[in-house]
Amino acid sequence: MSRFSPAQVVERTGFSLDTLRYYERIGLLDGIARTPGGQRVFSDDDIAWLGILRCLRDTGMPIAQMQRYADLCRDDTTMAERLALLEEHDREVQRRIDELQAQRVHLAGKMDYYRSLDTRSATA
Amino acid sequence: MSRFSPAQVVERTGFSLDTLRYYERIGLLDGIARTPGGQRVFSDDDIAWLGILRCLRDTGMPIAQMQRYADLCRDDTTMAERLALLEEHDREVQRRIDELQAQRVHLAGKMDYYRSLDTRSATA
DNA sequence: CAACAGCCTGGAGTGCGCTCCAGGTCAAGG
DNA sequence: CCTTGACCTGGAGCGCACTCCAGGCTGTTG
Repeated sequence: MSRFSPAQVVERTGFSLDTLRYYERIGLLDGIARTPGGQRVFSDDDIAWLGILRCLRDTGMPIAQMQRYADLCRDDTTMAERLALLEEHDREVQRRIDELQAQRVHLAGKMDYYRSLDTRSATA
Repeated sequence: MSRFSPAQVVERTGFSLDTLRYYERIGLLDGIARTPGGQRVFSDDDIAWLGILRCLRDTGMPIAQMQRYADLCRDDTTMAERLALLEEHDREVQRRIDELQAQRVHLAGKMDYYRSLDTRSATA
């Protein structure tokens, strides 16, 4: 059970210190320990939770939904709801991937067009 | 060479009227025809260009980069630069897809965990 | 030719997710 | 001890990409 200073957490999670404070303020982080003087001390569990937040954030989950998930995680009778939330989010991510891939096809067409012009001028 | 009213363009492109006006204001749209009274009239070419903007926007290109691309498209000696811009963007999109797919693996692990708990309670 | 939906402009406002700031406190090294 | 860099709080500010608004003109329809 290691303990981490704010600076160490910044380094490990990639979140800025301001973002960590912001997340605590809005309830995404909760029960973060403090030194007698009031400075934050993060545990392994906190780091792990931040990893989950990063995964959700990086897959485009809005803050409001992360708050909903965080709330569910404070009540241990909500496993089914947490699963449902993650499943819905996962479908959302898959839709996003599909859309990006579909649009890449259009990009490829456009690029081919420019390459065909390039070839002409290069061989002229 | 059809001509479209703003409302028709909204329907065909999915951009809101305000967004179309905004895009014109910031130079993403340019040379849009007007009636004698000053109302916009869109051509097939305009619709096609809006399709390109939608593709770029939906793949996450920032407005500033779309402006750069729009500028390049006003100068017909910039094919190589346009291609380079699109290629860089395409790599960006591919990176985004890769990241989403990597994070989906984590999501899947988390969901499996919740499902394993669910099974226990369902069979109890 | 009157009505009325649609469109115009410039500019202000919105929502999201941070990010920065002022003014102070804390804690580890010398 | 004393310094000094890390950290604290509450609150304001920012960048992005729109979105909305007031007040007024347009143009098709009956």
